[in-house]
Amino acid sequence: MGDYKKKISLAVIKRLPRYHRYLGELLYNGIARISSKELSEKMNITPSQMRQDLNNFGCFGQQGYGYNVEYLYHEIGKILNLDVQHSLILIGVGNIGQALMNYISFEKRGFKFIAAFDANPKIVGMTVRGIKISDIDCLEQFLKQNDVDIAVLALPEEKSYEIANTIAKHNVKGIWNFSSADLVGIKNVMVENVHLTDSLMILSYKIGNQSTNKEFHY
Amino acid sequence: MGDYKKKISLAVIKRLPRYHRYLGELLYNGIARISSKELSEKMNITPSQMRQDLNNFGCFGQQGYGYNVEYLYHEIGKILNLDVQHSLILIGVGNIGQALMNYISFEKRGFKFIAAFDANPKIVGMTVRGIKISDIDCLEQFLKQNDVDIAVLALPEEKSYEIANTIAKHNVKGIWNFSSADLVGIKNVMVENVHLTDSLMILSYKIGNQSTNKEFHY
DNA sequence: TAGATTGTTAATCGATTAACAATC
DNA sequence: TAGATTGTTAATCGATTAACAATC
Repeated sequence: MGDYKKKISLAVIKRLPRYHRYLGELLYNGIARISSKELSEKMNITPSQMRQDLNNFGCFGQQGYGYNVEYLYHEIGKILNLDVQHSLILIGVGNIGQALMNYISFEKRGFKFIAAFDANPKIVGMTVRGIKISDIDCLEQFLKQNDVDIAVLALPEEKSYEIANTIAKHNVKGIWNFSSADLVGIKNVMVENVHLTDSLMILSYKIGNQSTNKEFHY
Repeated sequence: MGDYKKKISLAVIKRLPRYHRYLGELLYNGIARISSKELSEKMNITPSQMRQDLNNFGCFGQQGYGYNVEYLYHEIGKILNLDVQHSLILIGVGNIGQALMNYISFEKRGFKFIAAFDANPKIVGMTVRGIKISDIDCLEQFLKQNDVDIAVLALPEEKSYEIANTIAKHNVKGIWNFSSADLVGIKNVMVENVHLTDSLMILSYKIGNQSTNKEFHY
């Protein structure tokens, strides 16, 4: 009662980072205000969609003026929880895993790796960006003693469900999953899948049907 | 006339790799047949959706029986053009780029890197998985002399549009884009964006709204 | 044959777009 | 003030789900 929150559709949520990116660009270029008409043209969407999307979360504009770029940028940032720090652990320190650890722009945005785990004895003990890789057997112990917001899974499909279930037993809030497992049915943890092979297959479809499929790629 | 092809929605296309993955798993486990009811339960979708999706492309099932796993797997593979080889080049040999080159399962599926380019003189000349990194200045020459199906862009946003436009002038069919630029308006080339930062932000949103957002993550 | 399950049409639901009164 | 542009309601469009005749 009173506490009712309108359900926001996933379609809307998926567009938020994109608004944030375009606004960041405008901000960087010193542009102070923008109308839904202008921004939506740049983004190749309709002004209606942009205004509808934003009005799910509040009234950020002003009639006759448009939107203040800096204000809207920060408001969307807050909606996306970018105003808080997130602690990350990596599980599976292969090529992709190491690349993610080394990707500095995550840290700039407040996503900070605090530990990494692997099963391979050749990898355990290595140091990547100042973090010493631990044995996967130490994972549960670590989860008990530390606050972990997000576990990044970059390991073979076979191991993913087992590890995901271990993680779900502790207080981890989200799994950023790069394995090809879908992690359907993992409870108490939010899952975001990055299926690179799926993405490549979608491109493969598109290039094979190029003449009949000229639509925008979102 | 007669040549009319029904427009397939992007929503459907995006689900195809997932069907393919689940069927591959069944095939691997020696399961010969499956009904839309069974498979859709595993995948957490409705049987109607699965049948509707497939019937965009043909009639692959049999009343009273269901679908032959191996047959359907291969048919979806063909729809996704997985029955042909694709030549790839990498542009931007940083952490992510190298990880992609080293990711063997792409090659297993017929996606083969044939060259890689970078602007950094420290990286040019290095060898990754048997491929010697070339200077970015040699890119256009290379495109003229070789058939490239897909260019994988893993470079800073600032350079992306310029490189994408260069690519678009030649006969490259698709761009698999890991830069944070959207590549809106690049002509004659299909674009598939992998925005890792966007994906992480979506997870950040989800974990901040966990109690009100328990839906499935597709 | 009887039971199962498809392919497909029709109904529903949700998301996008259009329109416009409110107002800066 | 007049012009611009929002927030929001209504209309449209498309995607998902339900239902069922066809048929293996």
